[in-house]
Amino acid sequence: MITKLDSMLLPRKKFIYHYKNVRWARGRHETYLCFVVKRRVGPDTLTFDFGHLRNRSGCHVELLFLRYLGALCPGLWGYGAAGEKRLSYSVTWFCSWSPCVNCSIQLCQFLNNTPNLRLRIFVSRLYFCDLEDSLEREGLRMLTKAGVRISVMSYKDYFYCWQKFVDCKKSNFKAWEELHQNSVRLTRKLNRILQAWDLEDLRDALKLLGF
DNA sequence: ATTTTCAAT
Ligand SMILES: [Zn+2]
Repeated sequence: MITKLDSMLLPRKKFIYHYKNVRWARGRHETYLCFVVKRRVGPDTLTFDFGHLRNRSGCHVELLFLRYLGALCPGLWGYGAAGEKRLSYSVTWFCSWSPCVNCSIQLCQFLNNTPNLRLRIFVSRLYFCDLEDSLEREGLRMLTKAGVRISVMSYKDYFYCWQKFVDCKKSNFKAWEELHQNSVRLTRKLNRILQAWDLEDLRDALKLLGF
């Protein structure tokens, strides 16, 4: 089990402030990304590194992560001149916001060129996804088509992040009011964006049809 | 609250 120095971990208050899945997350002006990098060797995965990043000077945190990725994943681009023998990695990230359309496009391009990298995304809140025809919604669909699984964080994900990325001083994660309701609401919204049938939607549809 | 959203000073 890899562990980090306390200084490398997120302070508790900071984690709660930025990851709280409230409907109106005003005035934060920052986005955090907690990541786990695993090496894939056949059917097995080995945790290779983990940590967190924050957006810097006009650069969204997702693109900052892509810049770091070469250093995080030795051999991702292969060893020899022809770039053969690429090593396989899986990355899971937990971001306080879902990606904007620009980041989604760049991520899709990156993943297209890097089939030996698998990406799994959890988000706390949906970024600019209110309008039916928002580009951000389209970006999330593009990512899904590129093979990225995107989910809204639920209690178990906050619980995991708390013990993995936060300087929690052995304290247990304590859910805020509305964590569950907000997570369910956002999950339904994401499901609708990704055009998946949601159980509640199905119930509504059946009721409408008189069943 | 008809609230905001990876700042701009
Ligand atoms: Zn972005």
